[in-house]
Amino acid sequence: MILILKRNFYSRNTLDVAKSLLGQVLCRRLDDGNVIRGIIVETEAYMENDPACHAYNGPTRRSKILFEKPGTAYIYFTYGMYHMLNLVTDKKEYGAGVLIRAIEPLCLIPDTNGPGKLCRSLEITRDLNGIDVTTDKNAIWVEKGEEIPEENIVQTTRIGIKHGKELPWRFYVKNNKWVSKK
DNA sequence: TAAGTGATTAGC
DNA sequence: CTAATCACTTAT
Repeated sequence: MILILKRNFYSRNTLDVAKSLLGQVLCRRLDDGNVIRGIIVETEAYMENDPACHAYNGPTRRSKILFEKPGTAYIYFTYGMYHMLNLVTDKKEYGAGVLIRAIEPLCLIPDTNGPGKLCRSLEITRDLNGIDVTTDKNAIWVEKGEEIPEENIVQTTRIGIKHGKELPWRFYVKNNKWVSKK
């Protein structure tokens, strides 16, 4: 019995969502119809009162998606080369989301141990920005996976940001080889 | 440790 | 309009 995570999963505090996304299964239906899956093993939380968050200074043309209803995909392009996949959390009109940083592939897909590589492998681009991830009718959704035991979850500081370095809002699965390298 | 790459944003 | 920045990756 496959269960798709519904909106109530995302309609919670962003830190809770970031933590409980570990172990869940990210699914992507490619244009050719094939579905690829991977277990989420690394996440980071970003919220409105956080200087590292795109929503920090209120909605802009790019960040307005973060203020959408929870369970929406926020995908942006950065460094001229890479896309980043986030899932919008909390509540509508509050700008927050979770960055999916790494997955453990459940099929033959390479290079998913980093947010940019993950989007490249899963062919995730800005075309998918703003889609609803609570239904498998769309190109991205998340299925219920196996729960990660509390003792296998590591909480630490986020990677690659200038502000908010001290905030321990990154979560990953201990000893998982697909977690990104610092 | 530095370069590559181009959209986005704040500030004129 | 322009310049600075950037939730990254790869190769030195």
